Amino acid sequence: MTQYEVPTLTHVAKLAGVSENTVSRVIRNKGPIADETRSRVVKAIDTLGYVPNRAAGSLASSGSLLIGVLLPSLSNIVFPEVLQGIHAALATTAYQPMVGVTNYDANKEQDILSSLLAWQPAAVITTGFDHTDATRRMLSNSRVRVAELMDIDADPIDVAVGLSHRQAGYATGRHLIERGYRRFGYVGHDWVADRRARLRHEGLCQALSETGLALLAEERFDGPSSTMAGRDTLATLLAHAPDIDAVVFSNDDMAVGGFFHCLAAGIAVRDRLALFGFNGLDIGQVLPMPLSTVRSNRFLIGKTAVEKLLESPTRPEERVVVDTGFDIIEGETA
Amino acid sequence: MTQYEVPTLTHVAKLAGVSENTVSRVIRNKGPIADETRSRVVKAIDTLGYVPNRAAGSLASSGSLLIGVLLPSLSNIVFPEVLQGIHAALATTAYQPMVGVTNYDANKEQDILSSLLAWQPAAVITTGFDHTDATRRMLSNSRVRVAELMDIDADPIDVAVGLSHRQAGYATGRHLIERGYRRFGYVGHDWVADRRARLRHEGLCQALSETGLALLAEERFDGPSSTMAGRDTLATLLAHAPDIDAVVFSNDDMAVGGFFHCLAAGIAVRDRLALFGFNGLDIGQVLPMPLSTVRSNRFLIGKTAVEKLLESPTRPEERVVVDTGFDIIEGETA
DNA sequence: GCAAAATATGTTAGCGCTGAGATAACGAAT
DNA sequence: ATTCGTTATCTCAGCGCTAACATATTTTGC
Repeated sequence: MTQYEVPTLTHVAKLAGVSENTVSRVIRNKGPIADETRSRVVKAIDTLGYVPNRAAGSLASSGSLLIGVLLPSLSNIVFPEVLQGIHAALATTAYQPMVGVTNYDANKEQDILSSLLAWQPAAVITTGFDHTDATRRMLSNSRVRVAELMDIDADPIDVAVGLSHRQAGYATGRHLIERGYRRFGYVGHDWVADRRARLRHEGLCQALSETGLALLAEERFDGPSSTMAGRDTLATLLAHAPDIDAVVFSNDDMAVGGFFHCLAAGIAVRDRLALFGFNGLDIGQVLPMPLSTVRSNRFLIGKTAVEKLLESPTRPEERVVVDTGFDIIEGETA
Repeated sequence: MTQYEVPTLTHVAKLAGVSENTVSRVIRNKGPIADETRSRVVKAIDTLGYVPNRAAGSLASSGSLLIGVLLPSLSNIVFPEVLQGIHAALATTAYQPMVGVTNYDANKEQDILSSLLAWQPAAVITTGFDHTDATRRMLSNSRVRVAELMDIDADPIDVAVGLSHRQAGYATGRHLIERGYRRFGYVGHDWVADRRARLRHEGLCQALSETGLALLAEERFDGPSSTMAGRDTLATLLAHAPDIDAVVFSNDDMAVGGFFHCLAAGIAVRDRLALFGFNGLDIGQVLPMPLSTVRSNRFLIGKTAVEKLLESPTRPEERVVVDTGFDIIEGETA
């Protein structure tokens, strides 16, 4: 081996004076190996600084230790948190995640998926149920395990892990009604791309209508959710409907923005206007008044998905739905 | 091909009536191909739903279209933002990122790096200069390109992209001095793991001492930075040193927490106590008073790193340092 | 009209590893 | 002594693809 050649199994085998296959078995802890042989091989590996070539391994064994992960975005803190859960669950395994970002675009998801599948991953983790037909077909045809995250309000391809956003919206409505609020407004963001926000909205409306109530005003920002959008959109909403007593936001980012608007405009939060979010982000809980919201266990969703997927290398007969639930965080803003 | 067999180059070649190599050349757009042949091959690919096996490709060509990315954490929004920049720059290429999270642990970084190198990535992007000797050796021995992000206050292995944190700290000090503040406090987080926060602190102290000033009080939270930590730690600082007129925080998360403390405690921000952060996060800019801080272009850092790395497949003779700079954001809190 | 160049395609030998089966060495059971 | 089972190791084909080279086939220049 010259100085600049990368060592391979062959080099290790030669140095240890055994066959390549024996080295391979030592590395993978497979089959019986005499202690003496093992230590000789391990020493050779160390000496050469050998790192196995996984491309070769994956080719030979037709299967890799990769998990494909498709996330809609990284700018919404929610998804990095899911990713953290995924990483945490993978940390004790030999699997590696391979992350793609779709920007909420089903066609881009399809493209990235096909690049991911080219690596023969053991499983694919994706978000929600909005896939193109081609995506669905690719996932069905390849025999990889598939987890669809965040949402459980539809039938999964294989495993779904998340919470019922409709129920979360409903619970929000009930909570506010029980607290005595009656004149409701809604501040949202562009939900063409965000099915889950729409589901929460539906659940909310259902809770209201069951009590003979309805949203008196509604304002949706035409773009992704952000604190700034929440601040400005609440201002617009109040300009149109100054007499509402509670505002439900599409999520915490928007709600925190709403809180800042109230602060700047001198509106007494809760007493004059209740604010309610969704997600239970840290930032909402450190406001001078902790935000009333719904906790969606993002880390748990990521972690659970990995655990479910690794339970079995093949798809079970029955589709699996794991409800990671949600909790109302009472806070002080509603 | 039976129904459940995954199609390979061979299947495509047979169906199109050409050699495997021709199919391969069509896929990779390499070498001359007659239009008629190309369309026949493309049609066969579509018909079969063929997806190339990258493990095989990477093995045969000894080089993959992968970029290894090592980030210290995902809970600090800063790193997802860097990752966004990386993704953005990769979006127009055939490269895929493969992300590992080190939890600010150099040994974990070393482990993950060796798993990453097993995939023969074209390049590795990592954070900062704190690596183990073994990590450094692996990176030097493998001929992959290496980018070290965020920081440019040391000598890189190959490329460094980031900003001078010492200068940023210095600029912070100068700015506050020019604004007339004289009685300085500092609120930080655990910087054993955060070399860059320490460098900013050094720069700040230097600016102060050049003007015959010094930090009158300093309080460091023993843990990672967070809004809550910032709020509580500022409270502690002020209990010890009630007479300071400006506080520099280790970053925006901490500073936003500090702002909330002032809000709750009725302290007049800026007039009674100036607040200054670092990073220029969105959350700081939507506070009722926009946070005075330093913008660190995270997205640009990620994007630039990828661009630099893809300029050439081999390491240039000269180490490259790219300064993505920083700007003072004046804000209203200092 | 013919050599040289340009274009289009085929042939072949691996890349580094793993799986299946073969082989060897040795003790225990018949 | 022979058979059997166990343990430890080896041999070898081949995963799906690409690089290098070989082989047509066409075009171009003179």
